[in-house]
Amino acid sequence: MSIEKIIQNATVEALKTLYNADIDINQVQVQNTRKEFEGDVTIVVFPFLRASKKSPELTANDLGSYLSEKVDIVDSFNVIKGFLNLVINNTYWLEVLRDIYQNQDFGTKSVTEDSELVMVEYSSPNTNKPLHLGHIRNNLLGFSISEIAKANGKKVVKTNIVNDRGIHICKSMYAWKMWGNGKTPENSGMKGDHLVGEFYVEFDKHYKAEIAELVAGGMTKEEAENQAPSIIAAREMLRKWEAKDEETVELWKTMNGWVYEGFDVTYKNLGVDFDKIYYESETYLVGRDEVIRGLKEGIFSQREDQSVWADLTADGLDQKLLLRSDGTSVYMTQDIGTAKMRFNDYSIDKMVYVVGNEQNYHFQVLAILLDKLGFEWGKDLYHFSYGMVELPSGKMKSREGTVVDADDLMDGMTEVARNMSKELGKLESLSGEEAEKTFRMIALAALKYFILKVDPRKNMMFNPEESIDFNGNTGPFIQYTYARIQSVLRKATEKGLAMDAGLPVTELSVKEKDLLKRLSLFPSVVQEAGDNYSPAVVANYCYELVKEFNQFYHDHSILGESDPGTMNFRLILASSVGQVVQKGMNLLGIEMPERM
RNA sequence: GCCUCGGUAGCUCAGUUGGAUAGAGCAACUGCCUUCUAAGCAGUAGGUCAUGGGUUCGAAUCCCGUCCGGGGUACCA
Repeated sequence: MSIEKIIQNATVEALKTLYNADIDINQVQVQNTRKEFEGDVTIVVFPFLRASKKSPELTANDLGSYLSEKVDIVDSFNVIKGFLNLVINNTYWLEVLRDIYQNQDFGTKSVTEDSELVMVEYSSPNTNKPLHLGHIRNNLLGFSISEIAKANGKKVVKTNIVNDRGIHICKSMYAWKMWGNGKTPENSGMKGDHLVGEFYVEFDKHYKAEIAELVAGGMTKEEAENQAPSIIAAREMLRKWEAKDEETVELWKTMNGWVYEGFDVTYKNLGVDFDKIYYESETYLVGRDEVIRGLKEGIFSQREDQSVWADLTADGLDQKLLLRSDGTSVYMTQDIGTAKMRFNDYSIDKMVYVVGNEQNYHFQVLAILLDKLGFEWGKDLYHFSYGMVELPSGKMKSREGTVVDADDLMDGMTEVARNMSKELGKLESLSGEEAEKTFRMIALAALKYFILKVDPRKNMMFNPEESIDFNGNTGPFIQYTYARIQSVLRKATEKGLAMDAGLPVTELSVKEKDLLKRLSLFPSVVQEAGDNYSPAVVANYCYELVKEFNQFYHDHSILGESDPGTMNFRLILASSVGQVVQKGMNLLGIEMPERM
């Protein structure tokens, strides 16, 4: 039982005995005592004044006396204004440490047969351009909330829905056909996704020029946008693709193949993976069938031009298009089909979509549509809506080349990590290969931590010049602390020191106790992160934990300690911090180096 | 217009179901390596929590108004 629960229960009992009052357990606010006061946990007594009919001070004294007498982990208490500070005895804290040290699963729940199955959709790229910083946030969040869900005892299926069809792909295809001169990843040495993305930009360049020319010739902008030769050709390609024209399908397969090879490299470097991948080229027809079924059943309606619509005015929303007048499907149609296939494939208890907040409306509508179509899970879908990544120059736009490319960013940060390591004279004992692996690990930690430490719901600013930091509240700082701990533990092993989990009760210094208290919070952090879908909670906890450790490390010698019992305690404390930090950072997809 | 999310130190961000004197990092300045890794530790300085009201023992947090900003409101995704 957590300390909070112990104190809450005892307080409810105390109020009953002292004042014959029935107080709900949730009324008992137990918080960590602020550093400037003596004590470990604090009870706010204001909510009990009605029951006690006494001043805050007297009420707190009554309660404090009762608790220190009846609850064996409570040693003493003090009262400041309406706050009752309780001092918890060392026996309890050492018991906690013993548990952390010995229990490999400390803080996490294991998955069982009847665990809830959560499917997490994330990444969801288009196959016409490489991944950029915005996708990185998506991928990191998706991966991390999946890991956090697992730590909370859920079965997790990570899934990716690849948008591999549509007009945007045809634009790249058409541009390659026209101006590609047979360029391939092999003959150009270019990464496949970057190559295809180049032609997407190329298309836009020609398209814009054509529009300008047509407008100069007297056309309105709208007319020009619809009649430019490039766009007409791209549309024709899409039509051919849907008609399964052999040559078009062949080109589509080839170019998508290049993109997938490129994506695989990026995903691997980023350290994310998927259990099941869906392709929109396979799901959109399922969606179309569902919409047609809905039309037959009178859930949707058809207009004179043959387009199909859902009327959501009763739900306070608008009319929503589901099939175009030419019978082709839209984004919403595909998502209906994808959802249906997923629920056929798995017995999903919870469906989570990791998609940017620009699509809040889309998912609100999707939930209602799935519900109307009779899928009982529809309205329970969870849209994990995260904020945009902004640059100092504003929004990122692929077509205009104002994006921070994912591969470039990772490479660039690795370069910075390498230079900094060399400057500091670190890792000189490692082989080139091992050192290179560590540079990459550090760079990725910097990037991932920077992104995951902020509240996912909020927009965030990324300044390529300034955001690459390795000191202070950063991933590398946490890694550094971990490496320090491992270094101490290695030296302890070399000296033949065995760690004894017996832990006889000793005096604890302020720093030792603060660190131990922080460690004990890990399980509630994991749970809170799971409940709120927030990797940021874990990130901030890890930072506070290692910050606390560094203070302890600075003030106390571990291996230089003369008292064997104290040294043993400190070794176990350090080792436990290492374990918890590693576990926490792994929930963020961040690896810990043994040396750095 | 309507819907929606946000505004905390010069910058980037924390701040639990309302609790004590609002916290970190970066940037600036100052100390600490003969000692387990100085990618560290300690200190100085930096705030009208956008703004005006309200609710109460208590508001950055809850409610209403105003200002500013993001996103959405497509036969784009």
